[in-house]
Amino acid sequence: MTAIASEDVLDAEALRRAADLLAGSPVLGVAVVLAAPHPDLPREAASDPRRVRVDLLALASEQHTFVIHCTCFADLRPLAPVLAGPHAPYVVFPDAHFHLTALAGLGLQVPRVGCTRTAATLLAEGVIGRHDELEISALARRHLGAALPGEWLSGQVLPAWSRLEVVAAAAAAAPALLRVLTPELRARGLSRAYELECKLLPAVVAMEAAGIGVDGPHFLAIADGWRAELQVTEAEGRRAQLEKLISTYAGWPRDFLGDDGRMRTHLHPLATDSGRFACSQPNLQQVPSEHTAPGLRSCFRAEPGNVLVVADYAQIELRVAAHLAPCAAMREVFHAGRDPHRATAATLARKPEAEVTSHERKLAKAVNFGFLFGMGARRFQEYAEGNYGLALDLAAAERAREAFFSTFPGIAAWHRKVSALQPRSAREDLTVRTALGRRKRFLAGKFSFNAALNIPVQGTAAEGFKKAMIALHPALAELGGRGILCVHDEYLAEVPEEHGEAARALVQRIMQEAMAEVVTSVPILVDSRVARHWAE
DNA sequence: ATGGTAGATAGC
DNA sequence: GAATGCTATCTACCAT
Repeated sequence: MTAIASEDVLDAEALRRAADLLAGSPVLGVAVVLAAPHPDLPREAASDPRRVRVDLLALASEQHTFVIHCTCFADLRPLAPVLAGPHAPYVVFPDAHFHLTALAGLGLQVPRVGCTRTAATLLAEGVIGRHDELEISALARRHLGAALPGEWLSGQVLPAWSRLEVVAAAAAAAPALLRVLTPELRARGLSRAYELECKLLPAVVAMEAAGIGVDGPHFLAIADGWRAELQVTEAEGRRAQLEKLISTYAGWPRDFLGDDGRMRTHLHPLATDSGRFACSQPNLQQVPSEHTAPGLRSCFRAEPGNVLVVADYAQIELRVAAHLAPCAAMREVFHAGRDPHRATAATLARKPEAEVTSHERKLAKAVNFGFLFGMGARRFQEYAEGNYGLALDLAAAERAREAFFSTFPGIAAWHRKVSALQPRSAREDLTVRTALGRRKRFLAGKFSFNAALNIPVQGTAAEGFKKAMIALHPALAELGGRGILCVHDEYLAEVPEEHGEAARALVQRIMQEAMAEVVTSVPILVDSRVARHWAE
């Protein structure tokens, strides 16, 4: 493993040295980090050299082929003359992600060397979780030269590729890469999860490209309302909340609203340990709720002539947990169409489910969500207070915990089983898996009981959801519609007004069926509605 | 000034 | 024996 000096300015000479290092050597990757403005670089880069990090990644050293990552340019054309040296071909990926510590994790003692996600290794990593992404990235890297379509290696710097085009190209390359990698993925039990991610990419590309319609003036008016309220508010708690809203959200229309009145985000299907999506710039998965910022979600709306379909899974984590644990009692609740919160409340209050009051049910809801993933009584007190406005003493919290576990003994057994892994975890690595085999590895001494409970459940739910997204992509297109956002267990589509009801039924059915393929022992329910705005 | 991290808080 | 988890983004703070 070799690295070029990290503070080099990217110029023809630096590229030449990189090529020499790569040629016929066991070098896997070379990073060039620009630390000083370069006269040939665009002004936006020169003004912020920190952001100009260009990575070179050897794909197949014998072919002198490498991939260049660049994080900061919306338009890559100004870079073309810099990159068009004698050592082409290059492929340019704007807006790649960096793992500056990744090679260090391999024992490479070179500061500031980056190991990047190429558009294709993007497909591979994450399937197994970030802790061991390098193993699978190296696999993809080894096969990448053979798997990429020929035009990628044409010797041309691809001009001004948008991030979307890059991901789209990765999606196009996915089948070939999948074929090559399948035997090794299968040996690791990862082929189903990997195949899912490959199939998902086109739907993600379309969703990012679509964006979501936003009423900019209304959004800004609401933000002005926050500022006005901050002026006259004394209460420290409310002030802090308003400051958070202003600093995080007020600039969204300016920063992210396109000329066409649509806001586009970056979705990252492979960026989390669990398999859920990450989302950034802006993070549309954390738009404040109606409770926190009334009216804000109403700014997210359908175009004239269209409607939104908004659908979300009902109690998905409880259902997945009932399936995975397994917990017969909880499965029975769902099979009978009963309410799991009412069931817990009945145990807690020692009365029939039919006589449970709304306050008792509210407490039980906190109990079910809180204790499912290993929360303790102490923490539950804060949780119930903070999220549900329920004040209870430690003894009451303990009673609630016992009521939960006696209502769902299968969940208690599941916790005991995972807890039993603890002694081994001090000296050996442990792995937990989702339904499709995606894995999360805990290195020796780094085991987390709670994460070992949570990640397979979260991840399995994410897999069912991703299956639904794959199926919905072509199905909605037949109605002239499209998916526009996904928020963990919630899906937003935009369809022509005349197909609103048909699309609602379609989305609900496909989401239910897709999740049922993964979660086979518990009925799956999706709530859905047709609306002009995101908010209810 | 730049860079890294901790804690709080937005979402699920 | 006890233990929610997964994120992104902002502010504050400390080290260089």
